[in-house]
Amino acid sequence: MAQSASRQRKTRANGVASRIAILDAAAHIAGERGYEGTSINAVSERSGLPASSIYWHFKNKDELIAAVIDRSYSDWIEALRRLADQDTTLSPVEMYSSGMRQSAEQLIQFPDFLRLGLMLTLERRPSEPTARQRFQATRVETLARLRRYLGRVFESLGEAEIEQLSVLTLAGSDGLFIAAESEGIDIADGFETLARAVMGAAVSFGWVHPNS
Amino acid sequence: MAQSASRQRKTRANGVASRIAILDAAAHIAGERGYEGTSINAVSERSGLPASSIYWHFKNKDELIAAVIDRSYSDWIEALRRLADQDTTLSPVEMYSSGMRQSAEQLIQFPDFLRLGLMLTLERRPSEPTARQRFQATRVETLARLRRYLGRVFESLGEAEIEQLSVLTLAGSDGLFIAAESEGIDIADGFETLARAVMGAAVSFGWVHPNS
DNA sequence: TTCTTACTGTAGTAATCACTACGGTAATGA
DNA sequence: TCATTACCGTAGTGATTACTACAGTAAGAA
Repeated sequence: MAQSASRQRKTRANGVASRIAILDAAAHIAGERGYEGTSINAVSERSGLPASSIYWHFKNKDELIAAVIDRSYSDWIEALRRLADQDTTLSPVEMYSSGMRQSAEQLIQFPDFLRLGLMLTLERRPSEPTARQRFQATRVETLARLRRYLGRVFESLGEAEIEQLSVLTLAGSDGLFIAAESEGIDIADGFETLARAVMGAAVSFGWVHPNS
Repeated sequence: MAQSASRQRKTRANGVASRIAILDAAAHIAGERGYEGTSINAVSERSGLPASSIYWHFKNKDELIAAVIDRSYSDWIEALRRLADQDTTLSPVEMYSSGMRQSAEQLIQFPDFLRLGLMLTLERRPSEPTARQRFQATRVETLARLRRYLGRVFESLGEAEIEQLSVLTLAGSDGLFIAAESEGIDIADGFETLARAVMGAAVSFGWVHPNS
């Protein structure tokens, strides 16, 4: 039919640009309206390309949204990595605070990814979209990342406590994002309190803060 | 046209039952598929009533979903109130812990309300649905409720700190709900850690735990 | 030049969407 | 008994949905 992206042949410049334009349009619309709310027609109009082009680049709507998730996540990870490379001289606790602050800023700048992801997570449709599975995969990875991170910060704690703190950090981050979207709270303040709360929980788990 | 629910006349028994059946069906479907995903046809099939009946009871889809939010919220509040009436002999801190546990149980038993509400919150459509505004109103009320509650538990803290803790509690609750839906974490454990974390943050704000 | 591949444009498909026009029916108040 | 009201059933409306068939065009390979 119309598959096989690029075999040996050199890619056409126009084609690559079109693919990006389609993904940009789809990411923006899906980030605002969710899976069902993203119509091919709307993506077509926003990208300036006909529906047939969208279906040439992507098998169907399901794979289009999945591709949006994939690209957004890799962009996200790369941005975080760039930020992390900057400060290597910090102590674990300082790293934790600055890491939280950076995540908050990241969320403010690119809200579409998490918004779409959370919408996909909440929806329960009979045939689960590929995009939802992809986002779930990014969550598992993020949680693993957090466990490693918190394991280094709260060295004396056991695995179960680290797990609890990781889950709470991710949950708090999601919740604060939603609060910022709806109640318009200051997300930077929220993340600061979250960091303080997680540290407080760690202390009550038996962790001793290095500065005391 | 077809408005004016009940003027002076006695309500017809069948009509009341139908209205409930429609709301039940709509609540279930909207709780799983969101605003766009809830089709009148699906509500019609699930409730066993034709579309014309739905449009007799509700002006349009927008008001139907709004009515779903209204009813779910009042059910929610009533259930919470019934629980709160049971234990009046507890200390504020005990009340807080037990309140958190009860909220967690409430979320497990009736997940449709919060799931729909969060989906509505995240969505950004050109013409904001009435249901979204209604849910936002419940959020404002919940936050006020939390402020009063935490103000009593952490008596020595100032308004700004209480505000931060309230926002964090709500955000943590939302986030844990999402985590339970997607990663399948134990929500009771999560709420216990959340309570511990909020108390930890309160301590770091200068609050002194009564049991120490 | 000619053939192949990569992509775009036009014009459709059947299905589903929210919503309505309207007649039928049964219970109620007078 | 009779008109009124409350609600249900049938059968549609035009718009929008995801998706496709297919011809056209332009670039690179031979």
